[in-house]
Amino acid sequence: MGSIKLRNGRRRAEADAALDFMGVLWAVDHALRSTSKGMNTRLGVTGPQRLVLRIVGKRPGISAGELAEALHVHPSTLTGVLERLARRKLILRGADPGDARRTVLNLTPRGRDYDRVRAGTVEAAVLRMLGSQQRQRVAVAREILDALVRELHRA
Amino acid sequence: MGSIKLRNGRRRAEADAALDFMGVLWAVDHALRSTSKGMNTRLGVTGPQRLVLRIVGKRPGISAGELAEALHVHPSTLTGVLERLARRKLILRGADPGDARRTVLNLTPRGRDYDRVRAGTVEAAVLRMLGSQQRQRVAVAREILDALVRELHRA
DNA sequence: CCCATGTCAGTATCACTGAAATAA
DNA sequence: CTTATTTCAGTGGTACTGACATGG
Repeated sequence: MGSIKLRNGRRRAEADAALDFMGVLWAVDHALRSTSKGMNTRLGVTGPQRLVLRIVGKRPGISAGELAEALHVHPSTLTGVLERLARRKLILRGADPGDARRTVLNLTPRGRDYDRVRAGTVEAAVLRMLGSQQRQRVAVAREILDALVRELHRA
Repeated sequence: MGSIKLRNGRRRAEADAALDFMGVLWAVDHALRSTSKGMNTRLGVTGPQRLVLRIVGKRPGISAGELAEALHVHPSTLTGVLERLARRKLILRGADPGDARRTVLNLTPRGRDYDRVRAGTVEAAVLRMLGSQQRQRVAVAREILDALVRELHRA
């Protein structure tokens, strides 16, 4: 009896810890989304869009498929994102000379303006957070999040 | 000159660390969304919807506004979520006897079926992650994420 | 009359599935 | 002909702003 009670109590404590952690996760999710929306209003690009500009800035000529893989999204998802960026003349979509199926991506001069840290972006907030926290602690958080992603993918 | 070079090198290292951490954040975001989508297909509720069921299960009779606050979302966002849950007969929306402006929420018997851990949910993945990590490390991750949310809200 | 609560209308991004077009 | 790459069409969930109805 006592051991059953203990086990049940422990299980409930674990469940509470899980719900608690989920609350933090959704808080991060919402804060990211909210910041992204504000970025779109103030800067003209969302968080994911800006991350695309950052990656294309680091790897000019990257193909759409490679970019989709780097972002962990389906290629068809990227199509819409790229369309919005192209409409705002921030990226150029060209054909790969060696393989005409591929689309290669490059920043326009206007797009390069976004390829640096700017106030009000997710990146600016992350930089402030990094500046206020010990490196070792950030590394731990990173490992925990990596473990979570692995478990989410397993299911 | 030397110091300028050093400062620039350091700044770039910090920028790389920020982009690196952002990659993890978006990976978590995508994994959450992807799991949520899969839950909707297999279980009939999304991640946020199930979290609503969990919270209403813990606090029967909670008002829509209180719930919106707990979830960090705008009341108008919750309207749609609640509408989908009510359409599937998982929650009941009633009028508060003491204040007819308020909507009070309760689970239906079917809704209660979702108010426990189920395979394939975000919660199940979080539980597995928690089981494989030391408590202290999880606490550190939680603090780092809290700090990030604060910085995101500041901007 | 003024404030609070919640819903509604409209808009936008993201993300997928499945099919199609084009090229290797 | 088969495979790879990307786009297109359609669908659905989330989330906001701003307006509105209703009640305190």
